[in-house]
Amino acid sequence: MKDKKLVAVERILDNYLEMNNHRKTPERYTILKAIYSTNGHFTLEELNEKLSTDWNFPVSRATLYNTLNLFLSLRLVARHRFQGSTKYEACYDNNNHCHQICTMCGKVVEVKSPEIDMAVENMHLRRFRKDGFTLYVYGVCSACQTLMTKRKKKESEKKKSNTE
Amino acid sequence: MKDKKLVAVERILDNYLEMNNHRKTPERYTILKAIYSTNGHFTLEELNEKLSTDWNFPVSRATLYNTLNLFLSLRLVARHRFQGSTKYEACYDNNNHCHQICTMCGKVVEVKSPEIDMAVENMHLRRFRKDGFTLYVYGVCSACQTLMTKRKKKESEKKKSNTE
DNA sequence: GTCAGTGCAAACTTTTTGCAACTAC
DNA sequence: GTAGTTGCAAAAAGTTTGCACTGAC
Repeated sequence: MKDKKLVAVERILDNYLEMNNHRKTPERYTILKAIYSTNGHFTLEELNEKLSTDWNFPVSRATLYNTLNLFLSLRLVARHRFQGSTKYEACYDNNNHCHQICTMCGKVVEVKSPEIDMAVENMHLRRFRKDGFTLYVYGVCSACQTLMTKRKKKESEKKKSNTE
Repeated sequence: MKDKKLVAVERILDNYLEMNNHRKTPERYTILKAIYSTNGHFTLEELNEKLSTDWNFPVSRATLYNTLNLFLSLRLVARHRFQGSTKYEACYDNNNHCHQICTMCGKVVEVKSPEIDMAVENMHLRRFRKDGFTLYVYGVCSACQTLMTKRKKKESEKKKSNTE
């Protein structure tokens, strides 16, 4: 399964590099492999780490940025600029991303929603060819909700004792 | 119309500052006023500029960052981390944002879509209180589409003459 | 052999932090 | 007066750029 996907994205990369007379460097293919053997989000730093330790293939930061930007334009990876940190993820076969983000603790959860996929699909944009989308739903997760109610309770008790 | 909105957001700020024993500094209110007299997206830099020239009220960058983060958590402004630059916008009364982004030229257009609003409204997220959302639809704008077709045409002609 | 691509370091941009001075309460 | 805020400068984090060297073609 996974191999099939890797083969497919490698073919896309092959094709692009050949078409544009760019070089098939080991860096590009190793980075692509490393990305597609990762599940979920990762930071540039984490990818760098992984390449060094797991793949025994250290590359420079500049190369990582270059290569990620290349993959970004080929839509082989997606980039999300979250609060404080930029994260990437493999996104071949899946250009649609829904995330729920807790505005209290910053926790990010990826969710699937065929309804949203459909709604964006049907969304009418004038003179614009849609390729994919990212949806961020902001709110408060259950953990933070309980935390908030607890804190409020404490505060009101404190206020009560102050006025007594 | 606009005054009404400003009054409303000032009340939210008032309330928050009083509740949490934070100071009602001129900076905070002037920055809020400046933001709510701006239409559409703006960068921190632009806001800084505006405060200095239009409002004759220069503040330090650190204060701007602090204040914007405060407003962010109060949901009085929204932040978008676009390719290369971070943009803010006033968002009281409107926590839902849809943007179409051209992946070729980076052009960003804000769009309204009651259908999407509805779809996200109806989206079921387990144990999560939704407060608002941001949707980014990626694709290619008409200008870039025509540019691409022109370029492809040129390339194929070039290839043709090469093989001749 | 050539030139795109890489590594490295430096530059640059953006954001955060530490601290003294200030001021709203 | 006190503690939250600001301004300034320095630091930290994130990203881009210039240049010499390397290696894919």
